Amino acid sequence: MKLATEDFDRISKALADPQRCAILQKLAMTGKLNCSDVGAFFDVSQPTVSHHLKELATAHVVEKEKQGQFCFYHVNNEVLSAYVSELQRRLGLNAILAAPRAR
Amino acid sequence: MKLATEDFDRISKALADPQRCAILQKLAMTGKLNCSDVGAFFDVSQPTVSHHLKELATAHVVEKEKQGQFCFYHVNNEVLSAYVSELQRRLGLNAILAAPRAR
DNA sequence: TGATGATATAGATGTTCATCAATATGTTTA
DNA sequence: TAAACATATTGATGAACATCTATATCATCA
Repeated sequence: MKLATEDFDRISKALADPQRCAILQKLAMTGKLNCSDVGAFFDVSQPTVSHHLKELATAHVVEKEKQGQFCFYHVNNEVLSAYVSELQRRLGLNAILAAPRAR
Repeated sequence: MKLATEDFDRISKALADPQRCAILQKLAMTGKLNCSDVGAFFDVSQPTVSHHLKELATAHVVEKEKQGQFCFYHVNNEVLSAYVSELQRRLGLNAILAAPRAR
C-alpha cells in the first residue's frame, strides 16, 4: 500500500503529540475501545479524547465503527505498516532489503 | 539500542514538520552535507535551515561534525533504527517477529 | 589585519494546535 | 416522552513552533 505525501505528513503529525500517540498505543494493545474507555485511561477531558480520536481517524490510522450510541475505534494496521515502510524508505533504513538480490 | 520516552517524543516531533523531514531525507540520501548545501536544496532562509538542523541534532537523528568554518551533518542510523523499532513495538506491528519461536 | 564567507543566535511575528467549558446531537431506557 | 448517557462540535485560551530579519561569532584568505 502506497501513502500519498499528504497522508504521510498527516500521520507524522498525528504521532507527534505524546498524548495522541499514547491513545493510539492503547488502541493497538487492546484491539478495540470506545471513547469512554479511552477517556478512562487518560487524564483528559471528553472533548479532548474525541478530538484526538478524530485526528487519528482523519489520518486513517484508526477506524471508527458506530454501534448504537457507542463508537468503537480500532487501529488500521495496513496504514500503520505503510507509514512505517515509507518512513524507512525515506530514511534509507531499508537499504539491505531494497538491494538487488545477489546471484 | 533503547530509546527513552523523552527521546522518542522528541524524534516524533522532529519528524512532524514536512520541511524538517525533507531535510533529514536529503541527508539520508546524500550521506553528508553542510548547511549551505542543505540550504541550496530548499527555499528557506539560512537561519531556518540552521534551526532545523539543530532540532534534528538535539533529537540525535543527525550528528554534527565541524570542519573548519564548515559544519557537516550526517544521519545517525542507529538512532533512526531504534526509533522505527520502538514505533513498531508501540503500534503492535512486530507481533510476528516478537512471537516465541515455534519448536 | 581587514574582508569575505559559513554558521549560530536573538528577537519578533503569525500560525498551528492541545486543551477546556459549554452546548449540541444522537441513542437508549424507564 | 422525558431523563440519562455517549459522542461531537463550538468557541476561547495559552503554549509551541516555523519562519523571518538583523546581528553575532568564528574561520579563512588576500
